[in-house]
Order: sequence, then C-alpha cells, then structure tokens
Amino acid sequence: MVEGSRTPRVRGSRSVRPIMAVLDLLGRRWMLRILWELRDGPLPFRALRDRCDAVSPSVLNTRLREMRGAALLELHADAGYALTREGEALLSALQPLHAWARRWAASDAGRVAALSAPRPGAAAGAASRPRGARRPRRSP
Amino acid sequence: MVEGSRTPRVRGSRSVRPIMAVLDLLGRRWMLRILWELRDGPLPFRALRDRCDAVSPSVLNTRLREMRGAALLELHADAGYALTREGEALLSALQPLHAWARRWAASDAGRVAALSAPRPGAAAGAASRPRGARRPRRSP
DNA sequence: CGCTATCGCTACGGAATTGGTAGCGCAAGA
DNA sequence: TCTTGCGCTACCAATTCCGTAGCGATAGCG
Repeated sequence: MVEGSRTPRVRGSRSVRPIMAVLDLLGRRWMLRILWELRDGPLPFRALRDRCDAVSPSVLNTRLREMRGAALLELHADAGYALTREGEALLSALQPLHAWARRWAASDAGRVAALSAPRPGAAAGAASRPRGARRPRRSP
Repeated sequence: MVEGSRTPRVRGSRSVRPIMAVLDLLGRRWMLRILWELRDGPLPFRALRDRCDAVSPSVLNTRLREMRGAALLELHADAGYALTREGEALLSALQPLHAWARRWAASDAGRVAALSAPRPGAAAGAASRPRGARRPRRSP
C-alpha cells in the first residue's frame, strides 16, 4: 500500500496525473448527469433535482458542493446553478462522448445490454451462480 | 413521479436518449478508471485490479461483467481483459476529457479543490454546520 | 505424482455512500 | 399576515463498496 491500509482514492498519492482526479470526480453518482442537465443553461436547485430523476437533495447538494469546490459551477442568486467557464469547457470535452453514445445505442450492444443497473446485490458476488468457491467458514 | 415511487435509474423511461444511459453507466465507481487503465493494452484480472488502487475483486468483477455486457471489453484467455472496438472508440471519445483535465489541474481550481473525496459522511448534510434546519424530532 | 504459483472469480461481514422523506429559515408576493 | 417557493439540512433505511479469505482449474517443476 501507499500510505495505510486504505488508499485515498485519488488525490496525488501515486498518480499525480490530473486525469485520475477527474476520472474519480466524474465517477461519482449523478456527477456526469448534473453536468449534462446544466447544458441548456442555469437551473435552480429543485428544477435540477427533478431532471435528475429526483435525486436526494442530500446527494445533490453534496455533488453541487463538490462541483462548486472544483469551480465547475456557481450559484447565481437569480438564476440558480450555472456552469462556469471551466464547467462549460468540461461539458464540451464531453461532446465526443455524446456522439459515441448514439452510435453505441444504435448497435446491438447498446440495446439494453448491461445497463440493467446494479440494483439487487450488485456489489459482491451476489449473483445466483453457485459455481466457484464455497467458503466453509473457518475461525480467524 | 413517472412510473412509481422510484425511478429506474436510466433505461428508456422518460429519456430514450442513449447519452443518459452512458452517463449512468460511466457514473459507476471505477468504471471510467478501468476503461482508462486498459488504454495501453490488455490486462489480466489481478494486474488490472492492482492498477485500480486494489479495488475489491467483487466490484471489479461486477464492473467487468457490466462492461462485457455492454460489449466494451472481452476476456481473452491468453492476454486477459481487452477493449473491443467499441471500447476503444469510447476511450477515444474520452481523450478531450484528458486534455481538459490537464488545463484544469493547472489552474487554481484544480488544485485539490473538491477532490477531498466523499469519505466521512459525504452523502447527507453531515457537515458540521448547524445552521439551517433543526428537526425537533416528531412522531410519524 | 506432489508442490507451488497464478488466474478468474466468489462468499461473507462490516464500513461507507446513496436514497427517501420531512422540514427549517429566509425572501418575495398576494 | 398568509402563502408560496427556494436552498439546504437532519435522520434513517437501503444499496453499494471494501477487505479478506479462499475455491476450482491450469501450468511449470522436480
């Protein structure tokens, strides 16, 4: 390990590369979505919330705070949350992704494929596939 | 609500737009990172795991399965996991992001900003900021 | 053959994050 | 004053993630 039993996700540690930070930042739930929903202009808190399948205000606020901290967006008293220059740049950088998405969806692969979502027991093995290990439960 | 008390994340529902699906898919933890780590060529399970700050094999396998379902990568018996044509295309679409990340990191904003990570009580308000509501504890 | 080394992958159990719901304090309008 | 809407928060249940240990199979070695 690098500095303990638990790696600090991204921040500098072994990878000073900024791309890692961005990958981690955008990898948080709703982050990309929020950015995307703000593409047509500023949106007040609740409107933004509605567009994001009614995310919890808790999470939304957390993401919003993180994004403000990253200077991706700001809160304008009269218009709501709006992307900053940086934020818009990032959104632009995401355009190719949009293009790719269309072609991907058009192919067989993109149908509904793996999008099924990680609903029930997505994390651990959890799959109903009694094949590999068995774990006879031993005492530590 | 649209079709119940809980919206089904992405899939079709109100937004048939493929971009939504992609945004949701890539928004899952480690998804972007895995894609990125595979940029230099195929990587076997454990090597890939090491590059991703030693993610849990559980999660890694889940993500890998999702990506295979989405035809983004395949498992070659001799080389390990490798991006498919689609996967490489997606990676290419992510290039602008890389470019943006560099400039972003160079600015003050990208310093360490909001990257602080969502470690302790990141979700809910949780912040030690007793200002807004108070919640006097009522009976439901 | 027996031993060691890897590989892909899985089963827990506990920790961390996310989702839901109710509501506060504030400001503008009726 | 009453009402409405806004940003934002607390609390708690539900998911998801992490950490660790190990299975079944395969390959090299003596």
